Amino acid sequence: MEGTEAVTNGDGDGDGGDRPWQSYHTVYTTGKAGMEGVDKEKVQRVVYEMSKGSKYFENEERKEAFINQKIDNLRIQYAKLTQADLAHYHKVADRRIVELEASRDLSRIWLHVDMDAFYAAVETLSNPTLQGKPMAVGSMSMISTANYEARKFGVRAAMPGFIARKLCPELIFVPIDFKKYTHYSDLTRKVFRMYDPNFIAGSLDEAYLDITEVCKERNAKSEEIAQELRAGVYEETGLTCSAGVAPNRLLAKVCSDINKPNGQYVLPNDRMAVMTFVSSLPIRKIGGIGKVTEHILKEVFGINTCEQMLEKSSYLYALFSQSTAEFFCSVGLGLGQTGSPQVRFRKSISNERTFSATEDEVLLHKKLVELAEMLATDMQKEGLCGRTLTLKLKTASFEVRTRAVTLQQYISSSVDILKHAKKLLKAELPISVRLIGLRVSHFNGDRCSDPTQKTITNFITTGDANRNCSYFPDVADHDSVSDAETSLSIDSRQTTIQLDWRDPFVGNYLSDVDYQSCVFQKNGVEEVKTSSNDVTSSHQSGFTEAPGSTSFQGQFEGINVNNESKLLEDERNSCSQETTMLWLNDYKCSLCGIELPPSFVPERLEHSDFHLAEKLQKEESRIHLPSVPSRSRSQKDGIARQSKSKRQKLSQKEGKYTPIDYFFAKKES
DNA sequence: GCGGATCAC
DNA sequence: TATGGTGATCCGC
Repeated sequence: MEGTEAVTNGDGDGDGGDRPWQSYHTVYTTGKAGMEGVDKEKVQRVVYEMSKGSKYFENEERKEAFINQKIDNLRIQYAKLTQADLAHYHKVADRRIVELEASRDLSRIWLHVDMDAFYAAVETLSNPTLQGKPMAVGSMSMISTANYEARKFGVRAAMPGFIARKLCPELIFVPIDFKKYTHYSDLTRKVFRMYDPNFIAGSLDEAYLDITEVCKERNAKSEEIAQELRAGVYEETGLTCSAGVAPNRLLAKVCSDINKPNGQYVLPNDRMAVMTFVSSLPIRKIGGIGKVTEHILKEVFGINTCEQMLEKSSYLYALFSQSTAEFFCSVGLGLGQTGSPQVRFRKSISNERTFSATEDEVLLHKKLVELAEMLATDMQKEGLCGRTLTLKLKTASFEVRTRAVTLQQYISSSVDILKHAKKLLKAELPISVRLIGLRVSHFNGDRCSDPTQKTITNFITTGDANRNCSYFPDVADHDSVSDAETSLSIDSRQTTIQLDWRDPFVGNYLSDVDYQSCVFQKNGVEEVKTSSNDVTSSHQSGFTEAPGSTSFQGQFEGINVNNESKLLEDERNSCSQETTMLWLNDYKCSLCGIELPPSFVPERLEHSDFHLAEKLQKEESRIHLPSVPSRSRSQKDGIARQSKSKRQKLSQKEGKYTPIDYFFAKKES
């Protein structure tokens, strides 16, 4: 392959020999709990055989070559260091190590809890026949968690299912079900709260607890508290967990892994104990040191254990940034965070989807529309507005690209997201991609919407932000729709039919932005998933627990409102959530059940317009809009008329699909 | 501010 | 047949 000629780095892995699989560095054989008796050589061989020749594999090879290049460069720099250089960095490093040592805090006792094979354990709980059988939660593409029976075969998280099945033909696959895991996670957190009300949730299945106070109050050893907590978790959930106790979070995490599953390990708050512990600890066990960092530190500096970080500290300061070198040294000293962190807010929100690679622009556009809508919905749920939009693409050859814009104003609506996402994507065309993602960051310090605070616009148009018109039966709040709906803020842009659907990226036609689905409003109704395998993995990370996050006051001042239509749109964003007419399983209309395959793009477009027209007609016949400014009222009437005529066309065809040539002929506009 | 990369779960 | 999704951070421009 061009540019990837073997970069011999002398790590003894010899590429071309009779064991080619040894040079394929996967993450699957690094010692994880439950993998002790595994024949790593065999796993490595199977993974290699299954991957060899694939696009994914080729990309991994490119990445590996790139890292080896980097290693070679570092080695050259290393060799070039003069005595004077080294003397200098020796001083720098030593001084810093003394400072770090002085900052050591042995006053706190931290406990890290980690549920054992969490998803798999939950699934076994709800289906006991899985007990004792090798099982994995996930799909043929990706495994999230494997139970311990499966791990004996080398099956593990992040491994694609089809490889896992090769390793273990008996393997049972269970689809992922976040709702279930969230439920059990909540149960565990109830227990955690009793030991530290301010515990830090790392994810659904792990948490950090500062048990200093509990130990003091109850005059108990940390070991006893850990034991009791684990018993409590088991009692509450029927699930086992492991715990690690140490003077800081970094070490506590390492410790929880030591006697996994269903075990615990206590590292006492004693400097010597910590130093001894760290002296033989492989660096890969440290959170933040992954496959690549481990590789570099080993190949360039000969570092394998945390202790060696200190021995090589001068070189680390010479070749890495100060903050990186400092992190490495603190690891060598066994230091870690001991304070309870301040409340942290999320810094970005994103979504991405993988699909079979395509360069079909209509299809790509459709994906973009779906992502923009999902993202806008998520943002509105949290009242977020951001001004940086990032498009992520993964090409058919697994190369990842990101393209970003930072805007003058904050955005949150799907229309705005889509508008800018389209520009970013268009600049990359033509391209064959297998993944598209969107991310919004650079948030407005304030929440964009706060139902309790009336902005000018939602006051004018709705009178009451909590009473949105609802198309779907509102199961959550019966009071809200008892009388005539008070808002009918369907943006004209959302109803526009895109005429030249074969090139969705050429720009905007009748209006600002073309749009493929009609968007209705609802309030308090659980969203409908767009497809069966759609995992809205509402990652329960630390900040979701953050106290005070709900008390954040929304302010309108920060949002740049420049014209009337923007005003309308802000109103729509700030007072309600959106619901789209969805294609269930990407196939079936969520409103009438009619089936239309994804490839029928124009037909679908027409179909969603049909439903919009239907809705508008219904509402027109029974709603009188109070206190709506005349401008927006007339706009809405205009749309209604337009959509109604469309609906008549459709009804002439008795609601059947329109023949495809109709869409070609329709170009007259 | 952007884009690539790494990392964790 | 087939290698995920979300969020954070760091580095070098």
